[in-house]
Amino acid sequence: EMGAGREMGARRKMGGRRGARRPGGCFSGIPRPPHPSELPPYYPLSPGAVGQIPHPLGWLVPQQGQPVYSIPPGGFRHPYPALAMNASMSSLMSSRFSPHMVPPPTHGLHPSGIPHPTIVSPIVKQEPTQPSISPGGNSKSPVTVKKEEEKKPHIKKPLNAFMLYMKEMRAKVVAECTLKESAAINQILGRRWHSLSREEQAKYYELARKERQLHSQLYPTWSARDNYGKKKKRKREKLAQQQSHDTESSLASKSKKPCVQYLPAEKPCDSPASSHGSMLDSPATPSAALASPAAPAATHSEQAQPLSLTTKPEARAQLAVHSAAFLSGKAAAASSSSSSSSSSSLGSPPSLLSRPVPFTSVPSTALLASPPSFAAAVPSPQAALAVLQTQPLSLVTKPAD
DNA sequence: CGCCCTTTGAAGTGG
DNA sequence: CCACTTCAAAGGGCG
Repeated sequence: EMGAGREMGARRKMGGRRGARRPGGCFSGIPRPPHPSELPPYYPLSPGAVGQIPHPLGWLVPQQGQPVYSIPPGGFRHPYPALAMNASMSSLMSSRFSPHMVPPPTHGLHPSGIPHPTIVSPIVKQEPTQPSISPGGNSKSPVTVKKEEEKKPHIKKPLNAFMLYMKEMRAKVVAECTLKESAAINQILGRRWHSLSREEQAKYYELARKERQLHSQLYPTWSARDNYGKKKKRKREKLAQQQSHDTESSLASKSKKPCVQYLPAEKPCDSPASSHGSMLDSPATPSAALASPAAPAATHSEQAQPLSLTTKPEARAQLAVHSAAFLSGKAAAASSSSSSSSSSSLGSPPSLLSRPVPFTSVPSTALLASPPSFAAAVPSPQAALAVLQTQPLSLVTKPAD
């Protein structure tokens, strides 16, 4: 029914302030942060800035006129090649990278001609200072608009935390099991994601935030809306169903996302999204979430979800096994070496810094509302064990050969 | 050949 | 504000 974003009133002008909403309460009012000066404190975006994360933003390190494309096993692509040449970016990084590392401005196209992951088009992205920012508003003639649209490269959405995580971990997961179907792999990744510690997730949230920042600097005028209707997704029917289902639950809890109150053992893995409301928004502080081992929601995600998806039986089996195996590892780590993350967190309450801050600069108020409930962070060994008990390891995973 | 599936998160629109 | 939708990646499956 009408599909909210589909037509979108043929690119309406955001009806005034529509869509100006920023979840994180960062740049309210403007679609994209126009001036770097308004951005929250810069992040070096250095490869090491995020700890162990190897590459996600490896492109930031240009070398001899060429960005370094740190390509992970799975093939990690360079997000913003052109970026390295951007003046604003260089200012962004200058404090961190020696001059010689910053290649001379090449005006867009990367010398190597490496395709831009976020730009799917032969045409290289235009400078942020593109015509669209024409003074006096955008009173472009239809023709102009059309023309622009024609040549306008497809700038992709910046990856969110989970997407970044997937990119990094996919290859590993694929290697660990015989599964290949992305749908199945993604399920595993989804559960793994939930099993990550707060700190672990935080890395990706921060990374994602940087990506967004970067993206907004590179493409100040870009809007996610630009990509609407380019993918022809029409699972609306299905979504409608799921949503109606959700609605039922939410009706009970009044607009709160259905909390994870499913049976420990079985739960038709049908409402992945529900994992959100796990903590309601009570935790308020990450430390609180941490401090309360109770955080039941924390464990649900990795539990023995039957995976009653459309996934094939074999796939499901593997998924289950894989999860169990993974959890067993987690459990083992937790019990034996008392996982550094959780122990350290518990021992010394993580400062807000370690918090997964999913959004950009976050005022104190936003902290309380922080969506990505990290309740689901600290996995409980018990849960893992439970899984193990429920699903004995019949390891389908590949031999480590 | 091209959409579907599947995941989470961000961001868009409409009410 | 809330609800809902789309799109990011990815790659086998499938019509």
